[in-house]
Amino acid sequence: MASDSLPEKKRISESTIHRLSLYYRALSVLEKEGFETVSSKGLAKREKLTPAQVRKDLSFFGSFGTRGLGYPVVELREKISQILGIDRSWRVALVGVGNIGSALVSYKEFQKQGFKIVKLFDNDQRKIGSNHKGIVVSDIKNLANELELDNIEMVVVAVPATVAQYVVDDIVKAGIKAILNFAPVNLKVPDDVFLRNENMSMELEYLSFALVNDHIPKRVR
Amino acid sequence: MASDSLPEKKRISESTIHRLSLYYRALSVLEKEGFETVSSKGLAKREKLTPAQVRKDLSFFGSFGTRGLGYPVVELREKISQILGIDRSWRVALVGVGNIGSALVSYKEFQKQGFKIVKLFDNDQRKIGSNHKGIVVSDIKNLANELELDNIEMVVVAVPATVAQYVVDDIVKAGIKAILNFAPVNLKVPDDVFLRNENMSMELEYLSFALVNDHIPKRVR
DNA sequence: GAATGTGAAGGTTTTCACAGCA
DNA sequence: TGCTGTGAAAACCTTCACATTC
Repeated sequence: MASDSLPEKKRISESTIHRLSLYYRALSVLEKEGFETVSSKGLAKREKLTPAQVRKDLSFFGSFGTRGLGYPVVELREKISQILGIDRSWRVALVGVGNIGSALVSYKEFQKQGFKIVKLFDNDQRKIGSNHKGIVVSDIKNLANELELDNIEMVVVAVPATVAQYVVDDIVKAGIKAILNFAPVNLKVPDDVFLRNENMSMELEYLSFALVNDHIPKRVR
Repeated sequence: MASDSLPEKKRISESTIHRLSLYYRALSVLEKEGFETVSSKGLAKREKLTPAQVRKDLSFFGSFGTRGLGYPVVELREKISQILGIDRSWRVALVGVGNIGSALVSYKEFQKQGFKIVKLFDNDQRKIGSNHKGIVVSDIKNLANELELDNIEMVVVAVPATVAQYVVDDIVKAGIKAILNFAPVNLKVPDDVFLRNENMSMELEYLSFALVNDHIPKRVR
């Protein structure tokens, strides 16, 4: 069995995955509005994309539509939720119950999509033991241990930039493979850990750039 | 003067702008650490990019380096801040003092970069008149009027998805040309208004996808 | 007739590789 | 020698256009 003859795993671009999120959201609305089918044109319009883009994105994962008719709304939403892995719930821990952290605990959108924050950590003695939305804040000292004991699958990091790397090192030690980082710093993780960054200043900076340069982007996304 | 002979405005890609934000951040750190110069290689390493990428990005805006030596840290940081338009401060209003909204009011990173939140709006009578970090919450009824009177230049929208379009319509009426939207909905604005979306679930969904599919992205950004 | 699924074409972005300069 | 700046090549992503199917 020559290893170079194995079917290569399909590489999907980041943009395609992000657009799947948009399709999922649009389909949820369409479902509520009572539509049974939607065309690539209809979907595209809702998210300011092109019909060809929608069809191409979906085609990477299968054939979900009917020629002449379009896509079945409920079925396609379910299919995308499977692809994205949000047809289940995820056990999420949040480290850093400050400004951003406490906002995220109550963020409805996470819960709706199955991301259940079930564990909170902080290093502030005044916060440890306190109750946020029914979850008692644990001491960050026991981070690695408790993440493992509680079968946490993803961790959201919302601590100051100065300590984020230490926190992430602990998280990695606990065997966690998916981390969402809100600290404005580039963190190092091993190759087998998925790390994504949420940089809220970035989009304001983009706006600032656009205003100053009266910018029209090369490609509209 | 034939209009098609005018020098065409350089089109810069979204990714390049986002990377400028990263360079800016890295340079601020380097400056604090006392470095006087940095090579494209050094910068690249800090943000997990390639040296060629760094050089190409910067080359769109000029020649800031010295062959054999690298880039002067302070100068380059200043230059990038000019390009991004963050070498000044921006008057920002925030609509929706809920979960996310109140976190953003205290978000240090915005202030550091010159984005000054100077006005707050909400529709909740219990919140109107209350004080958040020294700013009194105004009634959303007077949104368009007050945005103009207060010379607001950018608006951050952190209201529920169901009302976001109405709010944005008002903001557009006030002549605002830059909007950052946190509501998980696709908003319609005229062509001359810059709208950016911050979708915090998207990155968790990306992580979920990555875990389920053991995903290696086509291109690492 | 209407709309999908998809190779191929067309653009855009990244990477390469090297001339040129300190 | 070391590192930038940049055309050219390579990789990647989007759009086109049409055969195919309902």
